[in-house]
Amino acid sequence: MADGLEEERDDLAAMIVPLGRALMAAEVPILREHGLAMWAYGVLLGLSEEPVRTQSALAKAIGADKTRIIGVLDDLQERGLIRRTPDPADRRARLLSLTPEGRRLRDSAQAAIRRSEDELLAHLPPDERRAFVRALKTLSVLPWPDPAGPQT
Amino acid sequence: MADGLEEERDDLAAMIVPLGRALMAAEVPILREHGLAMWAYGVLLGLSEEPVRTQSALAKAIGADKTRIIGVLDDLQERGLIRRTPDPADRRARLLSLTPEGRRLRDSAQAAIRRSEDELLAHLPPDERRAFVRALKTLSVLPWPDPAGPQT
DNA sequence: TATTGTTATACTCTATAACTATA
DNA sequence: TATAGTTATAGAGTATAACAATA
Repeated sequence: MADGLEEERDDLAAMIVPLGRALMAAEVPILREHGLAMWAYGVLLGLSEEPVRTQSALAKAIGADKTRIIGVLDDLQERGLIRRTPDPADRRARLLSLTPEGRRLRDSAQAAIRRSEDELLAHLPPDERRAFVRALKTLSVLPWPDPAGPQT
Repeated sequence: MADGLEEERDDLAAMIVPLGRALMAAEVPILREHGLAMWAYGVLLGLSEEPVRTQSALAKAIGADKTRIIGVLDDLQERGLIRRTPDPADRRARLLSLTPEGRRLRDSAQAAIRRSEDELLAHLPPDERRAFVRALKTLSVLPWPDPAGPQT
């Protein structure tokens, strides 16, 4: 990459994937303390952004199959953390939204996770830490080719 | 983290895990051109470091179950990419090593993957790119708590 | 008794197919 | 005809159990 001598390193994926797994594994016990499983947390995060979404839109947004999250939604609704409102404009669809309790739980869980992440990031010098997070933000929003191929 | 105002961002895991998935997905077609599946490539990488390893040591090193890689090893051996030498010091164990062809294939596949990764990293300004890779190296080597809990 | 390599089995997760009701 | 939500089924991937050989 015309970058002069580059230090030797493992493949990017070989470093990032295990790191991601470890990060997820570290979230599990934190989420469990909040009574949340990973997908449930993902749903709460996915519902943070307005406007409200339908179930399939949410599924696509959080990278899940639409059938995958149904049980999760059932449970969250039963616990009063989300609402499923019939869409007056399309009687097939159900609009999802967080209840105040859902919002509180999401905030509380996310705060705990952030604290745990900060411990991890503390291993990096401050400027490197900022660059790392900035780079992550940039790379995570890149348009990746759809694994399933362009929609027919 | 005594860091002044920090910009808003998604959870680390929420950025890193999809990035890792995308990186892996990008590797698949490259590896297939080399006649390799993901685990096969992982095995070749895991055998890069001397001294030679036993099957269970390799499995642990690359984060696989020892039963998981047996079929992979069978195939790689049949194709002349690795050797399974009986350990003279322990007749239960089989020492693994790359053949010259295995080494060549690994190098060729890895070079192609690096080129693809460089395209990705080109989205980052040079100094940020260097900091990102350096941070990744640091974080990926941290001692994470064993998901299975400390060995009994 | 523990460990290496192996096979067969069970389990977990996810995607696919099929259905109803709407559009 | 196509889509939203749902259920039931099938598939992929992985781990667990059990075994023979050796330590």
